[in-house]
Amino acid sequence: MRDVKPRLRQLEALMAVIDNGSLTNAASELNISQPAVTRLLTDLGNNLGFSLFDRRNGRLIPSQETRFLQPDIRRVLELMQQISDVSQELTERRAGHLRIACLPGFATSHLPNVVATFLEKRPSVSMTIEPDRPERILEWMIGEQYDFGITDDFAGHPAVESTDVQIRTVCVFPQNHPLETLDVITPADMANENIIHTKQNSEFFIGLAKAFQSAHVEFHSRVETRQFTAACELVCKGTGIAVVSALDAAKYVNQGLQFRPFRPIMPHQISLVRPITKQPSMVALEFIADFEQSLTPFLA
Amino acid sequence: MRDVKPRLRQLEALMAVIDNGSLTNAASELNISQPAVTRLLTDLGNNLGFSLFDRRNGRLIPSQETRFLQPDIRRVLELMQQISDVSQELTERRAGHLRIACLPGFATSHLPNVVATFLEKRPSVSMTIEPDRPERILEWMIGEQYDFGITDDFAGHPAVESTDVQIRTVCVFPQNHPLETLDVITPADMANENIIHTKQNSEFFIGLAKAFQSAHVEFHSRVETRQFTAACELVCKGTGIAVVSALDAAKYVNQGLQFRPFRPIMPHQISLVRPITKQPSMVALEFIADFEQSLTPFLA
DNA sequence: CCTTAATATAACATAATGTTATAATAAACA
DNA sequence: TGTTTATTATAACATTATGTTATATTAAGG
Repeated sequence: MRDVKPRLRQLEALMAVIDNGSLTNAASELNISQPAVTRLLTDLGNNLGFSLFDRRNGRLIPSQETRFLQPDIRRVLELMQQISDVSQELTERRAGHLRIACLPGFATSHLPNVVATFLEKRPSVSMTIEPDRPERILEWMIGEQYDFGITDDFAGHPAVESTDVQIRTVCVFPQNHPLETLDVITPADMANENIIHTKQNSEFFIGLAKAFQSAHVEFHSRVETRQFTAACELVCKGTGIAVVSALDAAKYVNQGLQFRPFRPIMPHQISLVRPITKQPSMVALEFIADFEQSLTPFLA
Repeated sequence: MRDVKPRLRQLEALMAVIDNGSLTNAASELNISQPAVTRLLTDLGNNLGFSLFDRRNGRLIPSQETRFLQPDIRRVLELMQQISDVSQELTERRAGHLRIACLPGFATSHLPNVVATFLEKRPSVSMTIEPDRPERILEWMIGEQYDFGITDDFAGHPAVESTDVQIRTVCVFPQNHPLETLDVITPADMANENIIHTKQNSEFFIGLAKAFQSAHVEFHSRVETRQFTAACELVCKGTGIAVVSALDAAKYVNQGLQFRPFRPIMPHQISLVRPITKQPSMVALEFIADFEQSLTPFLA
């Protein structure tokens, strides 16, 4: 076939002669015989249509045309090496891009620590993190727009693969609160408190309300909010007390918030989701495994 | 040989599949058979160590690893095409870089017009123009640091190839000067004028002085300067009159300077020089030819 | 169930790259 | 000035990469 474009091996040979000063040295550098280098360069010169070298004292000196092309040729060879290097990194899950959708609370609580740790040892990995409502997260999974999702109240979907995780919850209250004296908090202990809680149609709230009802304790609703992190903020400000997931509570301990185990055990179920029809990248699989592992200390 | 780097043809095949949506279409695009594309990609996948494609409905969808590499691969293919294109331009003398050394006067008189015209039709050609003294220009030629030199008072050198050009000279004087009434100016006409002239050890000055001596006319030296352009500036300012090369005079006509032919004919010899030991680029040869041609209207 | 589309495999052909042997050219050295 | 060394070029052959035709396999569409 007649193709006017030079071949990579030819450019490698050319650069080797430029860098090493002679055909003989270039051959040594490339681990091929000297006539092979001569052949490659003869073919290349004929292909390009100009003399690659001048002849000086029986040796080859790069022509000015060759020097003019040199930066581009070097760039090509560097890019090829980079493709090779990045491929190796991809195989070793040290390169790639992940797109993660999560509940807003996760973007500012547990997830950043896991991401930072993961990226620390993987300079060639990058991520997009998009917080949004569970409805939107589901849309993105179905539309294959994200590699991984962290959501709750997920009832399942044929196009979405999910892993449910039961996160331990705790009762949170402001520092120097009388509840500090208790080792475990029950609905009875919360009888005279203002309660900050999640949306009343959420699975978690329904369970919590039942726990109070079973204990014959009045539930004093003060603030309804979607995110555990918002609840924690309000608790810090003395608006009331709340039952939230342990990994949200952990973030606020140094901000004037205290917590104790809550009884009955009320796990908050989150779902780790992935589009069934989208083949995950190797690095995505590794991150998802790491993320699941990171939840271990918070399991119910 | 075991080489982990991918081959160019393989990357071309990969990009063709990404761009065209199927192996079958890629084969058509590359003008090869479909099994050839399959072979290239199978080899590439084995080489890189990860799956290039996912399989969806019996068709191939680029994997996320492939998508991650895509910008680099595209860049390599673009660069290869660019090398091919630039090579073509080099062959057609439409690309390259020239380094020109010239007498200071040339950098602001005749040369810029020639350069501008030359570059107008050659967007991929670039130049370095360095004005300096004849001694330095000679050094640069001997040291092969410049492709081309425009100098004078060049007595020859074994390492320097030169072409001598006799440039017509003219007598220049300010506008509204009595000499305006003459068609030709002789030393006799300049008897009562202040003369601005070149260095007294220059060939040109020696010749001019002899012309005055032969005519038995006193030479009123007022200013000695190296450059014809500086002489022209002084003439414009009424400091005196001068005999200078026609191509310098031409530049000052619109600045209040007038000129007339001088007799006896006193050509100013310039030398177009080039390092003998440095092979000129194709574009350099073309420029030198153009430059010589551009002097035709100014030949003695 | 048949047809069409797309991909994979096998066997063979061609082109590109590589080897060994040796010739040609030029510089260095005695 | 002749010999030795260094460097490049050429020839003949070998290996690898790429390409072909023929055909099998898989999946979707009608």
